[in-house]
Amino acid sequence: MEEKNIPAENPLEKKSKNFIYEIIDDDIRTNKWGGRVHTRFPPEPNGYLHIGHAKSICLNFGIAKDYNGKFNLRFDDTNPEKEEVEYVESIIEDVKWLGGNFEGRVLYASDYFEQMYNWAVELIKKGKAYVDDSSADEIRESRGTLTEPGKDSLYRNRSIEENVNLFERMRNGEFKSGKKILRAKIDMASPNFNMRDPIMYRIVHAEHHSQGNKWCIYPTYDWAHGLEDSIERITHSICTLEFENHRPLYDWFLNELGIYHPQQIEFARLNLNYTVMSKRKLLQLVREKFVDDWDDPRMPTVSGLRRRGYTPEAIRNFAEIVGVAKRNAVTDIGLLEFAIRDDLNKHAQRAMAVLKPLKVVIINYPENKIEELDAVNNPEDPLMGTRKIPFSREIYIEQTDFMENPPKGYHRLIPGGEVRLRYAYIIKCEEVIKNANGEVVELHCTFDPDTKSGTGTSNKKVKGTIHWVEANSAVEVEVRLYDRLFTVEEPDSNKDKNFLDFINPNSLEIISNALIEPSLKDSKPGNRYQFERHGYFCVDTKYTTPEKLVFNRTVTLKDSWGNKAK
RNA sequence: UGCCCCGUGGUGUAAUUGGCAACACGUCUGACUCUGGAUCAGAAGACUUCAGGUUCGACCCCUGACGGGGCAGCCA
Repeated sequence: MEEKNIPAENPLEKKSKNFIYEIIDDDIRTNKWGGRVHTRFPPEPNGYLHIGHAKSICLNFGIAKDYNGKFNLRFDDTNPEKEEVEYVESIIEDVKWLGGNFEGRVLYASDYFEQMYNWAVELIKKGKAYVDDSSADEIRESRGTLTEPGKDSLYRNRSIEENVNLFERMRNGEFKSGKKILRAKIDMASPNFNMRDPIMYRIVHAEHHSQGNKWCIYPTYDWAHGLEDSIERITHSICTLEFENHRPLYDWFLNELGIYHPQQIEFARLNLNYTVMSKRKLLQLVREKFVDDWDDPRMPTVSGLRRRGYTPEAIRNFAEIVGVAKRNAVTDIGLLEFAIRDDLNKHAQRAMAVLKPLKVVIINYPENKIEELDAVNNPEDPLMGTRKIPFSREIYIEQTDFMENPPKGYHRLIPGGEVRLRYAYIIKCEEVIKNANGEVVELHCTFDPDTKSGTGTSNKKVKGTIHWVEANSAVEVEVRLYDRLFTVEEPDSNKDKNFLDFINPNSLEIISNALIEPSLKDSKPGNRYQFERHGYFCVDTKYTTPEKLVFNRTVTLKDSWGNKAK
């Protein structure tokens, strides 16, 4: 084995840098943050994480890792009406699973509420914020339109004393939800809507998942987010494109307060074809039972991908492959599939499984004989060793591996034809047994004893090799085959139709009587295998019972024949 | 209609900051193969949205057009 001597390099030098890395490089060059790099992932706990969040986690944690910096997990839990501990817990689990190392710093924006409140009072005292009694409708109307400036609120010029007093009473719960708000006093004529006296606090009498009933006023995203970043001494606050227009406001609050000021940087969120990515739509799929739950293997959620059999390594690699940029794009799901195949090809143990069994009797094989044949566990990795598989007179092969009237180019079993049984012998189809309906139900074959695998005694060449299981020892299992959840590339960008109209009715096929080789009978939930010639499968963590294993198909093998045969 | 952002092979990203467009996926050949997988060798595919300008030279800088996206929650 010959290996090129690759000179040791700084991994950062090698990697083609996205624009965010360029910015950070510059900051380090100019010593903007004293050489520090500190990123964060700030989810709102109002749903499960999906592959788009995974990209963000990989980006943020990846930066911290590459620059020897730090990475925080921080819940942006400023809206008690939508948030739940169930989501908090799942998010922590998912971030950990993906390898995001937050070093135990699970932080909550809600823990900063007192500090935020004090800063708000400071702004009021500076004459930069005021309490507004307008109704939601009035606020909306006075905000103006794309072309017209907004109008100043009637309450815009309240005295500082009155504002301080009212705000304190808001906090004390003297007013009903929605009756008063605190707004920043900026510019109702700004071409940027976000600067038209944005709302800082609203009154919400609701129980918060971690604060309970301590608060009845809650900060809005715009007001809170920069403060959270500032408190945590974040250097680079990375978010998605839709917050671009919010950056002037992010900067305004921090400047007015004169506190530590991180830099907000926006990048394009991940979009994948043949799926939907918004939390709202994913929630709808769950609530309306189009899928099992958030972790249904067809879901693009992190928990769904995990149950499907994806590895964190594959997802991280995928994030690397898709890159980071500012233009919104739709990534082909094929890139994700490549990432998991690439990983599992190297690491998954091979096994034989017959999904749709067809019985084969080898008529010239002794009745009660059982042989133990050697099979390689992973041709990509000799260290994974070998195993024994039983062989006898009766076996099952895949129904699709036999055809009476094959198309040209088909090189599996045909009447009178020969094929190799993987790790066993070459067999010849002598007789086709059919039932009353004319369906093939059994094959009678002969085997050639001189063609045993590994003996090197065979000079026979056959076009095809097929997999099989021995009839007596095979274990019956359930196999779940998944297809894309939607039938069109962009289910949520059709003007006339709802994304639910494009649900793929065949996204799940359950096979309850598949057969696997006996070596897998003690498989544990989460175990991953390649079923030879089929694809990668893992033992389901939800439906597997001591009595019956359930396998999820993670992804098929590439199939150049399937494309041609079509 | 106002403001902001973005336009590079089918897809996602690069281009030493102005020097004749690269990588990955996909596709197609061929080799090899006891997985129609993997691997190996190769190919096709982009006048960098368009039009001007600056320059010896523009994917890169300037101007304009066109196209796409975002913004009028007391959501994030």
